[in-house]
Amino acid sequence: MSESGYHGAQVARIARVAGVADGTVYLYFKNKEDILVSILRETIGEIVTLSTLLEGDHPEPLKALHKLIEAHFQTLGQNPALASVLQVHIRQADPAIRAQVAEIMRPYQQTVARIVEMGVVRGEMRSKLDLRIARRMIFGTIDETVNAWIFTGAKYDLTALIDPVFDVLMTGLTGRNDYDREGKE
Amino acid sequence: MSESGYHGAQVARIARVAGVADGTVYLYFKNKEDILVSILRETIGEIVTLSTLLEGDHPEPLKALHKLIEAHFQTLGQNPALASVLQVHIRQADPAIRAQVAEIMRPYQQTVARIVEMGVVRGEMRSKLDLRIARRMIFGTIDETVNAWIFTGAKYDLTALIDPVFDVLMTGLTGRNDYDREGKE
Amino acid sequence: MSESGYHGAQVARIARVAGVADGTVYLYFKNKEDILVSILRETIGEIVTLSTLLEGDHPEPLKALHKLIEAHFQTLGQNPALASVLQVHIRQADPAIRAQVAEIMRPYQQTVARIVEMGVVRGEMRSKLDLRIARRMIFGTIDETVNAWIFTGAKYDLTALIDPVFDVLMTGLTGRNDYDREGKE
Amino acid sequence: MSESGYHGAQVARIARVAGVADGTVYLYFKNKEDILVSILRETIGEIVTLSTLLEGDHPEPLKALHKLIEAHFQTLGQNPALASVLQVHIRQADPAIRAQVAEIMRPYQQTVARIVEMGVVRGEMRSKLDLRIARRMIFGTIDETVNAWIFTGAKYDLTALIDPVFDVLMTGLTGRNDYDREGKE
DNA sequence: CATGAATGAGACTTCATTCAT
DNA sequence: GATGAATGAAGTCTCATTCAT
Repeated sequence: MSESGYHGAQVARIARVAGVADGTVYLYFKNKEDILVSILRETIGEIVTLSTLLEGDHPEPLKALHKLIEAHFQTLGQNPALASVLQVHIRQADPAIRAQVAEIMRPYQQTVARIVEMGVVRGEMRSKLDLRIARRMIFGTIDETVNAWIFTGAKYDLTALIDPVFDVLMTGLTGRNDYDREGKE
Repeated sequence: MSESGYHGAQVARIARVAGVADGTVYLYFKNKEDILVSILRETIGEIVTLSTLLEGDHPEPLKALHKLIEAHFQTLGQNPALASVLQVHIRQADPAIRAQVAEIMRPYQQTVARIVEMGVVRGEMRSKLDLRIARRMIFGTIDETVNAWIFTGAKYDLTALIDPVFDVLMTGLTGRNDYDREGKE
Repeated sequence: MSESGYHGAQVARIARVAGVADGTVYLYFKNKEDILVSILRETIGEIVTLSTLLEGDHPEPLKALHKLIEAHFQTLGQNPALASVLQVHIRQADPAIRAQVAEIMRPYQQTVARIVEMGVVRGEMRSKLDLRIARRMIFGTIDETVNAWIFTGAKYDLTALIDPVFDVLMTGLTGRNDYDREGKE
Repeated sequence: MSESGYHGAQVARIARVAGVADGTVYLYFKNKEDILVSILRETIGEIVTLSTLLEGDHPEPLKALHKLIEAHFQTLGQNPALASVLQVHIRQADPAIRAQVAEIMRPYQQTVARIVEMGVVRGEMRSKLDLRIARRMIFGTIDETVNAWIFTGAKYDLTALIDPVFDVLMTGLTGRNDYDREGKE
């Protein structure tokens, strides 16, 4: 059920999109907060898992970053309704939800943090990099890219932006613009 | 009125913070959407104007970028309640608002676009830069930085992040990490 | 089924306690009202029958009153869940139920009425007794005693109150406080 | 507002009877529980206060009992809608309300307890009286009398039952049936 | 101009009831 | 006969908006 996506945050609309009656939603979720939070948790989990799978067991920071972007854009790119929920509806004022969002995002943020830390340790990223800022650049850029995609109607292929986004982030992180990713794939 | 800030998006609270009665708000604004949109417009206008003032009449792309970040963080940094409205409450599901947001953001986005275009033309930024992606990296990084600041309680000085954010963006845009901004100020 | 008691008036819980599925309940009862009304009817019937059995065929008004209290407190005292349904859930605002309750209570009220009338005729109760009021004192005192028992958690033995309640009622009805019940049992 | 009475426990009906819109109710009460509890508290307070006023400063237990019944029946007798709320709607299954009812009834129950204790101490009531049971007989009889009045449509004058109810209670409490109340008034 | 009490549409949620299996 | 997932009517409550003062 939660995969089918929603293009509205009202329970009635969620139920309608899912093709069930209003009350049916409450057989599977405790309340509205639970619905949104479940969707977020599931999607973030999927992105993190997928990025790890793609990455394999030879972790290279830049490759891992590329895989994360890939996983993120692929997961949301094939489901605009889901993306809409994550980008728009979950970011509402309800403090009860907002409090949980940070916690749910932690695996994602940890993945990002690990990438950056590893990159600095290995010397692949600039040593004077502020880790906090780096994390925010990565998530902010990815998030804003998805945002823009959603608000223009999700008309183009989001995965086409994987490489350009990776490129600009990599450059910001490494200070080099000559990373030859192609040779490694 | 709209400068006084809000830490909630309910009209009653807006009125209370502004020190007027609920009904009085409707003498100045058409409806709630109008309030939020006005705040956004005013704030964005302020940021753009301030960044232009700071920039002066000798436009240099990187300097302009720094001024934009400065203007953005200074404007929101001294008014967390206002920032909260922009980051949280304005991003609601109401499609009527969302439609206007893009238009209001245009001056800001144009400023960003001008900076990037100028930077590429002048050779200060990488020629293979995707302009669209660059714009999203800039706004996304700045926005996410403000977001994180708000959600951790706006406890630290946002303006302290001007230089680190500029640094990471500049590197991503130029491919160089040796920009000596200090020598010019 | 209806003997197994309930500590909630929701049909789902009734079904769970009875060990059947929700829908099964509707094979035996027309609707929820029917369930509650059936429980009431059965329980009242049981109390009246039991009090008659205890009383035997030599009806003496005071003894009959004692037997009624005995039957009432014994029936409910061993099944707090059932008592809870009768004292709490059946007294809901639904006028459709309320209308039936009076009718179902009639055998009980008739028993009470018969006791009082017989008592007056036989000269064992005060002649100036208002029959209506006497009936209400009897039922009201018994009912309130069960009520208090339920709302304090049904922690003590309800049947221990048979004699004290009988004592106070008998005194109110006879004007004498020297009825030596013990000698007759 | 809370004096106007209600003949239904739905907030919408309460609002309708009070002649206001649904939302208006919430300007004066926190929630539905608050409405019912407020009515109960106010009415119980009124009965207790009125009975004290009637009683004057020369407390005599039996006279005090008569005044309590008088206050109770007068208060409810002139407002059947209010009585209906107290007798029917407040006794619903909602445990949150039920928990508060006992506390709100305390002043009333304390008044009753004081009367009985004083009566026993003064020797006007039977020494072997079980105080707990006596309290329940008093409240139970009064309550059931009001109940019966409500469920038969509140068609007769409730205050006409003050003396008969007092008579039966007094007899039950004193063991005498010759109390000459008239000589004292 | 300003007020703020009142409004009422609409949101979330519960639960008695149904019906395909 | 039995099931229990699904239903959807109806209830409580919020809050943007109005208008008599």
